[in-house]
Amino acid sequence: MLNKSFEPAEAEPRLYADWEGSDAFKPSGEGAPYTIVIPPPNVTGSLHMGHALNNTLQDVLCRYQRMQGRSVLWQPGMDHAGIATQMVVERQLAKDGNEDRRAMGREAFIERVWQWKEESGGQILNQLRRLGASCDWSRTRFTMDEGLSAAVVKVFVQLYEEGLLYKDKRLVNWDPQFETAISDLEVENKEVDGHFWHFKYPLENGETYEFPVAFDDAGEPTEWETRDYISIATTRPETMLGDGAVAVHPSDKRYAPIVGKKCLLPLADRYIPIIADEYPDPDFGSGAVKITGAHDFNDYQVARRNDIPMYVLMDSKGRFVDEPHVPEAYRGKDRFEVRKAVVEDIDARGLLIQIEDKKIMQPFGDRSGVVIEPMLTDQWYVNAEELAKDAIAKVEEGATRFIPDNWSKTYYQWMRNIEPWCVSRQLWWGHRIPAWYAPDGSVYVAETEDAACAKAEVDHGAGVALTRDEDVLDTWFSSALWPFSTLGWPEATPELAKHYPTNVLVTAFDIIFFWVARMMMMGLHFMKDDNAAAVVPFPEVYIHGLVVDEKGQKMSKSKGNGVDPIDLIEKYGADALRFTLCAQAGQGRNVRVSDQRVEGYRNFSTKLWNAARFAEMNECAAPADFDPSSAEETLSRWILDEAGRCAEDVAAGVDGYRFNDAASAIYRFAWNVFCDWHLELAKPILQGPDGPQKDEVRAVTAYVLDKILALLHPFMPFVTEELWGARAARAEHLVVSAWPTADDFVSDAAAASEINWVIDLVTAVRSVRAEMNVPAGAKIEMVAIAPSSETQTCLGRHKDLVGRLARIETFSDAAAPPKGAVQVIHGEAVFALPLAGVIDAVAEKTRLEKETVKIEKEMGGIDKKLANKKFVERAPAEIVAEQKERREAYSARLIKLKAAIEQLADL
RNA sequence: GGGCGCAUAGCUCAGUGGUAGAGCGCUACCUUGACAUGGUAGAGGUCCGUGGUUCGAUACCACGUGCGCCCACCA
Repeated sequence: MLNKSFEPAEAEPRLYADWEGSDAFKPSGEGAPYTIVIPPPNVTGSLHMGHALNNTLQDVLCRYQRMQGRSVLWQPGMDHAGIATQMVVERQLAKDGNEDRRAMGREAFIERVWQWKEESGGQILNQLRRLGASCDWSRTRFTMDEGLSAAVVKVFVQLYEEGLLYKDKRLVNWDPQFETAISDLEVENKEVDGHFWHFKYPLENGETYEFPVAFDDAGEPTEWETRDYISIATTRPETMLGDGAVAVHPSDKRYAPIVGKKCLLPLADRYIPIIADEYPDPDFGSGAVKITGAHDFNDYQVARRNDIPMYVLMDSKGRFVDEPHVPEAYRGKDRFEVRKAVVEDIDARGLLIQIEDKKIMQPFGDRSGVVIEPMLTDQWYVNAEELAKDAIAKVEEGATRFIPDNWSKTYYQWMRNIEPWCVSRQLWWGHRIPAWYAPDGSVYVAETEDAACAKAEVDHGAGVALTRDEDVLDTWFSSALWPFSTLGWPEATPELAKHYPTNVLVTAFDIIFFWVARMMMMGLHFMKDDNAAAVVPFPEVYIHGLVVDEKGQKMSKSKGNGVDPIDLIEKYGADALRFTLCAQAGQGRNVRVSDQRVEGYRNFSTKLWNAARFAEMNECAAPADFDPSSAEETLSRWILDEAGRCAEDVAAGVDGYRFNDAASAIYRFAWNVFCDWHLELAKPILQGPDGPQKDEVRAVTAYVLDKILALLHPFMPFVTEELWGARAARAEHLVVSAWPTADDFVSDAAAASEINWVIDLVTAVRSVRAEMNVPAGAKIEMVAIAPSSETQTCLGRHKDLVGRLARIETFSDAAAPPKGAVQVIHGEAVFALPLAGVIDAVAEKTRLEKETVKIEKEMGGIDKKLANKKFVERAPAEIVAEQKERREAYSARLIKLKAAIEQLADL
């Protein structure tokens, strides 16, 4: 006996343990493999709504494919998340009053991180279980695992040997808080209120030139002033100390007289050249740009092509260095302190022209939140431009397809303008770069120290002492290998052979660049088929939206509007949360989460539960070998027909990644067709005398309910599994049972139209009753007016149903409607409801006239069309015919309406 | 500066070259033997604007307006 309601808190852990215990999530059987690799959550992470959406969708796909008989592997795992994890552990050390990582030393610190990982890392995997994720947990991988680390080393070495990975000294985005380089993608450019400081750089030897200050309409100068300086402007005054030149555009006549001369770099008291370069925009600012090669990406380019010296101003923490080119007063000070001091000192020398308020785009580290400083350092780079070629081509060819397709444009745009990928990080937690240096600085890249040694000895003789590169790799370097490293590569494992390439990647658009693009590059470069052709890691990439709050605002920690999925699971159950996410996962749309919505879908699962209780108390059970095509009752054939269409819609939705369509198809069928109509229509039979008719309806009801459980299972795995198990003794869990196919249903248009006739009649009568304020409980009489033989037959067969659902006490026939009766026009049939004494003639007349007006308006529109020669000539014949049919139907109804109104006049 | 997306009922969103839909909310009625986490009925829409294509446009195209997002080195 089913309980009064479903208790997710009790049932979910039990059901999940059952699934795992029965190895339901392991790939099995002879079916074609179906593989998804999970976007590995950070080991430091906890489940947020984005994860909930992402993993629910993957789970829907996996459960659906598993039921289709595929050998499904949903490969789980976690990312070591270099910066994030190091930060967490460092904070913890500080909090506990321990010595910091530098004091501890590298080895002890890393050991500490591992310890942290074992104790508190990866709680997100348990949270994914609570969500119902059907990952094969026995295969859980971690990017710092031995196997995955081996893959990283192999890839690094091979890319190096192929010349696709190299060490270079160039400007890099430097995070002064974490004291590491980061890649372009880890920089967030934000608009902030800043200033534009205009300085004078005096010309050498007191030289002067005539600078135009007023122009006529033709743009010719009309007024000049004599200047002994060049005016520059900057948003970062402190960097002036590193200026190597001032540049102007070669076409800029204003500065032509002084190009090639020198000006004084104030404060630094150096003379720097005034050069001509294409870079400055004469129309912006003063048209003259200070060139700080070591601290600005544009200036770096200018400095390089003009051979301008670059002065490194800051250390790894953003403090000014103790070097001769930095005036003593600024040494050791923080960059923002220096900024303030520089402005004051320039002003004190009378060289500050003005300070403008200005919105500026400023780069911030995405993890640290501090202002990023361009720094000139040695780093390792991947030649992404080269690797991107094939990755672009494969998408162009359609070997990998984005869904929705417009994301391919985003992908192309980035890939076609890709910059070298800085992969080294000055951190300790991560894959240490497999490069060793000889005392003279020459570098040896190899998979092991021994191999590096062997190489070095060729150049340096035996016994050369090597030191290993201190740096680790970008976290995304190992993530890029995820689709094949998790399957065992570089070993030739059976899993790799079976499950690579994967079938689809499911992710949000915010990591297309970070992850999708890089997996494409690495996958194509390292994974080849038997003919040595590159294999894409996934033929499809489904990009879903972001989860936003009920107001459409992006959920974020800083806004504090985040909703914890675990809270919702505890409040409403995992099924309700999952269904909410699926029902809103329309392509190209964000998903809004609100309690109200989740509550609504919790109600849906309750509804289903109660339908099952109803089935149970009516002893509905389907024989194991039940053959739907053997069903004879019209009601049976109708619901089997409806169920078949629902099954098609759900499958089409999931196949097409239209999760919202799939969810609404099953929702509508289960609630609005099965519960609202089938169960109601079945009641008279189920509660009537025993016999073959009742047996069949019981069997069909149970059978269709089971199909609903199956169709709903990918979306609401828990409640469906619970009901599946509770309703009958079964050989297997629902999670591994078969997905319903067309053969499981019948297609019967005649049955469909007959039952729909009944449904429409009941609805029409109810509507009239409500409008006429007939008390809901009142039983009334219904008179069929001159019924056709079809009407007689149909009504005759379903009198019980109509009587029960429309509350009709007695049925009769008459040639003409009795006086004072309300008329229900239903297709070609007219029914009268004699409500004498109850009827409000005026209200009834109003009701009928309202519809008359509506129909006349519709007919007017159709007539206009049909009178249009062009329409009749050019519109497709079936459209014209359709319009004529509609007109006839309206016309017939109108006649009946008018007759009914006429009849009221007698009252 | 480039690129992408969105605009349909009070709200959140489906949708289709010919007849406008759902959920929630709202209104009225209903404790009917599965379910009040429910049932029945109902109100509610210039489908952003303008122009074009078409016999016909909410849908296709162009422009405009408004909103959102991503990328980008204007010092």
